[in-house]
Amino acid sequence: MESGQDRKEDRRVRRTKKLLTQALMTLLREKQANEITVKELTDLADMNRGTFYLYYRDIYDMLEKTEDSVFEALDEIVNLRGGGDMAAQTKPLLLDLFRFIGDNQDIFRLLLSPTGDMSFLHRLNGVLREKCLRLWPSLAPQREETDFEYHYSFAVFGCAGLIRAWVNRDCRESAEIMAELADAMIRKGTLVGPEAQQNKGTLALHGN
Amino acid sequence: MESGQDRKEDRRVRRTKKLLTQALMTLLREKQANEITVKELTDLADMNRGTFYLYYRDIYDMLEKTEDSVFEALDEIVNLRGGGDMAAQTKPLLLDLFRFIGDNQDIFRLLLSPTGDMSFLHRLNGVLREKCLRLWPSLAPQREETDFEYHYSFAVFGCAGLIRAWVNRDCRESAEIMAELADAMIRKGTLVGPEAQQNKGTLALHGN
DNA sequence: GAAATTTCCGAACACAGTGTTGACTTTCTC
DNA sequence: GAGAAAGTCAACACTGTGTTCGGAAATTTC
Repeated sequence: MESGQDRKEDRRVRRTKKLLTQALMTLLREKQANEITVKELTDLADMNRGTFYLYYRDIYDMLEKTEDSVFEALDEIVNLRGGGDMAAQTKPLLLDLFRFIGDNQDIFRLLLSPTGDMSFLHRLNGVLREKCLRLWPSLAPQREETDFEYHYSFAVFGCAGLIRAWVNRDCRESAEIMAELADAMIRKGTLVGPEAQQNKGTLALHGN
Repeated sequence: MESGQDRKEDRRVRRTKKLLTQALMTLLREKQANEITVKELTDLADMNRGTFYLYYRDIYDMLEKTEDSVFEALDEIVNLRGGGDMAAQTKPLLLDLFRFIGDNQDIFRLLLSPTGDMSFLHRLNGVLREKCLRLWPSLAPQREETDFEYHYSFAVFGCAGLIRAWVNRDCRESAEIMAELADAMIRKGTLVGPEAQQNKGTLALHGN
């Protein structure tokens, strides 16, 4: 988060952007993005309407730029961990991710809500894609490529669903538990508990 | 699909709604819903602008009503199969679902695209939720309720991701294969192949 | 197939929000 | 403190909205 690039922005600019962002978040809790007008946004932020256009083209442009800052931070987290073998990398990465999400749960709750943004999901997909491409083949090298696409899509969207459920419960569980849970479901399926779980039950089922 | 309820709608009404729907689908391929105006929609459908307001409040209302027809059909599919034991129900249900999605891939491709509709995902979630509530506890009865919420969210969103990947590849694989794949990933995790898969690989990994 | 009904059209309306401008005042940086 | 940058205020033309007519055209009903 934070306005990633220029820390030496004019104080007024920082103030203006901050007020606008706060106002946007407030409005997004009440209504969808398409119902929000520049006028009511600047009214709420108590500033001149023209000031908005100094930094954003329209409401959607602003929303996108706000998402940008999320992805800058996400990129850092994902690409930070370079060393270690692949299998050992997955869980720490998941832990970092869930910690970050917990710290920014407001934004994630908004963007994953029914009035949220589908392109956000797709950007999330994109960020994790490259990482998974490096991580997974070593775990299941026999996999064909198109097959990989499906498994990967299932896992990433599944994590998005998990994150959504988590922030909708105000992140009551710890990031550690969630990382464990995600890891377990990716590896052993959604019918398996977070840990200390013998593979009973599942064995009796797959009837082919 | 089809205008589910009244088959005895005036022919002109059917024609108008159909033209509007076609125009909407065309425009959604080019741009997001928020960029579409009633004016350009009716221009494209070559009809009077006022006619639009006879049936829809605005673009979003129209999109919602279009989704309604999808969910009517989905509801039928999901609630049709009542008999049989739970474990045996899952796979036939998945097969029905994937067949239906394949037959209506255009709509699914649009609604799951980056410019798609997050509320669509949430409605999908809602439809499958009740079903899973009945299906899963018998498979893993030891599960706590909040735990169930997480597993369920992961699975449904995962399936959405799978569907998205499938329709983006123009449904090249058969519905049967996809149903198998979904079933396998729900039960055995995303690292496992569609079938005839021994549980190798995964065993060496979960290091706790 | 004529009459009654319903739908659609074309045009007009007031209205709200957009995006941009220019002169000004305030605030910040160096 | 001087100069630069940012924000204010009022005004502008413009686009699209949502609703309203009377009349034309299509459809259903008898």
